[in-house]
Amino acid sequence: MPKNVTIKDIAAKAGVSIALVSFVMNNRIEADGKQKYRVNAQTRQRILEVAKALNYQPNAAARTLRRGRTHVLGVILSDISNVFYGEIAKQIEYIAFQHGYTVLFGSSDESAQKFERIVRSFLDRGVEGFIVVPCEGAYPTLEHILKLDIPLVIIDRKDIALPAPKVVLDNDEAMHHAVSLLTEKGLKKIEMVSYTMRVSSISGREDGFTNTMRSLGFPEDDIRIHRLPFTSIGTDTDKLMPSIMERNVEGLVFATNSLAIAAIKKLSSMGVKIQKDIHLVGFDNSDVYDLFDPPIPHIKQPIDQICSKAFSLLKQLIDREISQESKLITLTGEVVYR
Amino acid sequence: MPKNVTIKDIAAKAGVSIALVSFVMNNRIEADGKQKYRVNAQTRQRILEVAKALNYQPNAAARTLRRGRTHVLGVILSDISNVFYGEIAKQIEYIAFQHGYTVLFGSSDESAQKFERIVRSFLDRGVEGFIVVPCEGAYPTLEHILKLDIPLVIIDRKDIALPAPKVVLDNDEAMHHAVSLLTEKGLKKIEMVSYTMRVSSISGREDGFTNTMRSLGFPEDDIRIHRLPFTSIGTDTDKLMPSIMERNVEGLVFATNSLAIAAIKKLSSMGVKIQKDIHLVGFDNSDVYDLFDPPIPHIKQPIDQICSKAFSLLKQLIDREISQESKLITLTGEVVYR
DNA sequence: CTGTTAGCGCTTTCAA
DNA sequence: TTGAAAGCGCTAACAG
Repeated sequence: MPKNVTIKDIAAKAGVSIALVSFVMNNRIEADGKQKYRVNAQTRQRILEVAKALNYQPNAAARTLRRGRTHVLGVILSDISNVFYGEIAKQIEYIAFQHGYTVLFGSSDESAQKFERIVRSFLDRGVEGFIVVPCEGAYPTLEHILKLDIPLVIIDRKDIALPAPKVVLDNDEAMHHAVSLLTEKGLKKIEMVSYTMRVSSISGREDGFTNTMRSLGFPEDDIRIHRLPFTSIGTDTDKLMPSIMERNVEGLVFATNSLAIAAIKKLSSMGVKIQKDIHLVGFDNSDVYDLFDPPIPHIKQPIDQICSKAFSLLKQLIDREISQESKLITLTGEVVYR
Repeated sequence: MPKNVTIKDIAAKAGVSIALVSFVMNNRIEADGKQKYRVNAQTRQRILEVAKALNYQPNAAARTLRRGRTHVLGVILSDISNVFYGEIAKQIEYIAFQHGYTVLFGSSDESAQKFERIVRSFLDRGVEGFIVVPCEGAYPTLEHILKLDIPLVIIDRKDIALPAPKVVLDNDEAMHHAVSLLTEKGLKKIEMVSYTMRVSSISGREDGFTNTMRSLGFPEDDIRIHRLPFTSIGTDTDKLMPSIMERNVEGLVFATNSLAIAAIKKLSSMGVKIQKDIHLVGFDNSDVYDLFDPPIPHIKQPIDQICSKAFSLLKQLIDREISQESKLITLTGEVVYR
């Protein structure tokens, strides 16, 4: 059991003080191009060699304790197993790594209780900042984070009235595109499938739908939105789709990919010819969109931008370059029809 | 900027020594039901109250430094954005959390270089053990982990000849089921789509296919496996599927869900009637399987068992209850036809 | 039952 | 250019 080598071991073997070893290991270059610590080139060389020979691995805990910085970030998403959030996770991890941060991930699965549990455990781990997709009921927990003076950036949703930057999609415009895709085909009977969940991404898309329909002159009674509970969309779409077909709905837009997938499964099993008997527009990507002719178009969110913007805001917050205040960054989606 | 409260603050406010605070905060119950430290009930009560009032949060770094244990695990999968590995990640996280461990995740994307990069960064973070899906070329990195005397459990693949427990699927039996599903329908011309990648999960499934076909009396020349590179399955299936249909192949089994999805997309776009013109059997789950009539059956791996077994092995390794040695745990898959 | 104290490995100030 | 030493917050051995 070869106990871990420390700077002490290196110092002993190189015949120098531990301070010097530390200086060499932290030989950071300042902004002005000068090194922070000046060490004799040969001494440095020797220390570096010994460190490599001993396979030195700095102790993160000790450094953290001393510096008071963990370089750990917490990211809480709605559901990691959804490709959209999976992509977000991957991107954030990638960017964070390049900046020397480790990321802890959590899935709230839209449960406020789970959300709180995750925050608590991340706090235990000393995360320096959070990037979160707040679920319903997350307000008190987020307030707590802010009270602890821990940097917080919100993504995907903007309904939390707290002094935190929010990076969101222009859902209004996105739904305008989605609906237009159908009206341009000359479709008259267009409806929307959404969640009962009251979070801004969802209600924003609903508003976008309503606004667009109105501006296109659809009478108020023809603007219909079907809202299903997050936890039971399978059984609910199974009930909803037959009635949709009976009423001869011609076009359907969805608030999320999960809703679209559930609906597509049911419609297929009913023998409906998708993109013929009824035209669909999805939200976010999914493999199933490509199985139809023509493929089901969808609204693609600018994941790269969301992640890079969210990270840079969080980093600035951590570095105290900006202060924790409400600020809305709205990004634009894009229609994808293959 | 209210600096973090420490046991010192609590001790001061409660009028006791820091040691006592520490005892109370660590009031662990021993196996024999007795508490490790006996503290006056009232004192304990008071300390607990002060701690709560001050909103005390133990400093993980200090504890780690002192105890020499991080309670952090590293999990490296092939590709987190694949639902199968996404499920694995979720499960392991869940189990680990219940045992007081934090999990760091990484995606190798089947690149040995990336795999090594992740291991290095996890090592920096002081992970106490690894659960990994080794990609091609991961051998030296895993050897390194073992040389560092860090517990390692391998899942999904068993080709690494290293003293580590391996939790894998009985691929032979799984493919036997898959092929039987097609032969029982009376199909005669059955082929397999696989990866060029030489990892045991893949080659095990190929062997299972070959063995089954042989035992069913298929002549050697009719046992065909098409191998595509991991990084270009989209374009490759686009080329492969037309030739498959031209040769009137009746049944196709896949080594993974990604391969199945790619093939299904292409076949659909070709206007092929899936489950009619050609019958498919997938591996692992996907939303797209359900869009056909009948739904495409698939081999479902026992994700719960894989994760709980892998975790408990790792925990025993960490606790030195077992020693690091080669051991193969083979679990059984299940056929799903909805 | 409670307090004192010596570090865990590292960074950083201060002095040499 | 180098070294000595304090101390980050916590645990645990030891003494009382």
